[in-house]
Amino acid sequence: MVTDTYSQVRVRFAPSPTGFPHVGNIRTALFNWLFARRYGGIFILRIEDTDTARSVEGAVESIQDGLRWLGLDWDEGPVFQSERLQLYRDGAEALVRSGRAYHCFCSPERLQAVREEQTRNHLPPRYDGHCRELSAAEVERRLAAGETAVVRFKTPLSGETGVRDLIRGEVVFSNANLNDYVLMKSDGYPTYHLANVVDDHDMGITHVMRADEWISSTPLHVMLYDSFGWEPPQFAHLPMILGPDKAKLSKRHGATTISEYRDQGYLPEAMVNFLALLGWSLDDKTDLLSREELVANFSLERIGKTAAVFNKPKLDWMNGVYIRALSPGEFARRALPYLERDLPADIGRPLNIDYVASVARLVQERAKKLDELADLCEFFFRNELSYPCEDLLVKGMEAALAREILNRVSLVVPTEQDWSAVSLEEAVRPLSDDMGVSTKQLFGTLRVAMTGRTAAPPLFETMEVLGRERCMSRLAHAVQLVERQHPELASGTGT
RNA sequence: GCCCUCAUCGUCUAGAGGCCUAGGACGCCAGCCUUUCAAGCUGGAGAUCAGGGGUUCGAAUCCCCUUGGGGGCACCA
Repeated sequence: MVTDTYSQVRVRFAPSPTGFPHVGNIRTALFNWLFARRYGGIFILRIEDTDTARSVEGAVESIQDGLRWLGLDWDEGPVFQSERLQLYRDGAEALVRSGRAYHCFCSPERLQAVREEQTRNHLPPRYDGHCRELSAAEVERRLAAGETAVVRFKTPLSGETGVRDLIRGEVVFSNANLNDYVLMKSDGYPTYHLANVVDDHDMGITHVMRADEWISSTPLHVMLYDSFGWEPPQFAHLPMILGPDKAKLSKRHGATTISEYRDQGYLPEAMVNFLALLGWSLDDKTDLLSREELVANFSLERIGKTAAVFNKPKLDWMNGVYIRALSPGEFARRALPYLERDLPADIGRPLNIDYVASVARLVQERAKKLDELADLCEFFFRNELSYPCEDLLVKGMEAALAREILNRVSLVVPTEQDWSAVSLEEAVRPLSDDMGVSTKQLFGTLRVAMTGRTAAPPLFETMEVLGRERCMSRLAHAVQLVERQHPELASGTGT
């Protein structure tokens, strides 16, 4: 049984609170979560807040909100690295003691100058090893004198470091191309590399699943595990998610922050399904998978290697599929907050949930996103409709005919007690033959009078929901509109 | 500039030597349904598998080169 090979699975999602999570981050979280759930493992949330300068207010909350929204529950955490500083300091110290790391006193200015020189000479920008061989005595003296220092990893000058990646296979880096990376910053905080490795080991992480952009720093991590004498976890570098221009996802691609998708009315289950398919696939024909099916089938073997462009039209389609699959009651429940938010302010609040439910039924299969709802059904909530008179004149009909249609309809329409879509249709449809008018024209004119638009939900069901009183007043209003626009009708030719 | 990496329809992808005259999905186009819009159904266009060399009886699938894309090269993660 597969479960046995992975019985100890412990994975983590480790974002840094330097901004709000975007779909790329969340996709990484999702894969980790799916992997944990698939093999009965533990999913941990760890906040990598070691950059005091770049940390953003509210970021931690928005990360948690995003995960909760999508139902990606974590078993441990959030663990904050800022609360574990001693652990990293001890680690750095141990490395210095064992000669795998050293103190560096170079000023930012000097480093800058070195880098510029290297760039000028078309050399890769790297630390030049200025402090690499300082004597222990000198280091001690300068430290005692209060000089600020960082701790750098003493990367071997020769040899190679191999990274075994579950998705990429073996990736080899030659040490000469690697840098003497900073492990501890002068402010006493660890860099990502140190904190990440120390924590992954300390927390017993078995699989590191992260975006592909990290692979080039993985040899350092491998060397760190080795220097500490620790067994490294398994690595799986996930293909990146790109914007439509095939560049790394960023703000300029528009909506990328996960909360924006919620605000626009994407369903979490659709989002999960869609994101899962960015870099992973089940087979050659399945693209609709429930959360349970995803969990049951997820596997590292079926993660691809190629970066994926975030393809919004497909997300929209998929969201529509999920919207239509909702029970009417559930749809109404989910639609309500969006209508409360998006309907014009002059429409009274709170909205009546029963009325919303009857309206929602009619627009459910017409929306791809919940934020389209207000526009789709605003006319259900208004008293006064406003639309151009010409819209009543379907297919170039005479104003007189439009007026006649409107008047005749108001005469045949059923009573309050009998007000239903079925009886409405029974009463109105015969008018088509009686008047020698096509149903297209008859219903078209009526539709505009009832909804103020040329495209709307089914006419009679709409009228049923609107109710007799509202329909009668809309008919009257439409007649008025025609007569006002066409004074020539005034001479009493009305029916 | 240096290092790593990827490469199948516009996009997401299936494909792990013969099942491929390359399959599915989105999008697009057409038709059907129909009182409009959707939804649904049916059909269609769309990839000489980046290009070039090999290996093999046989390659989208293996190897090499080229080209193109992406990522990385901070006291940021």
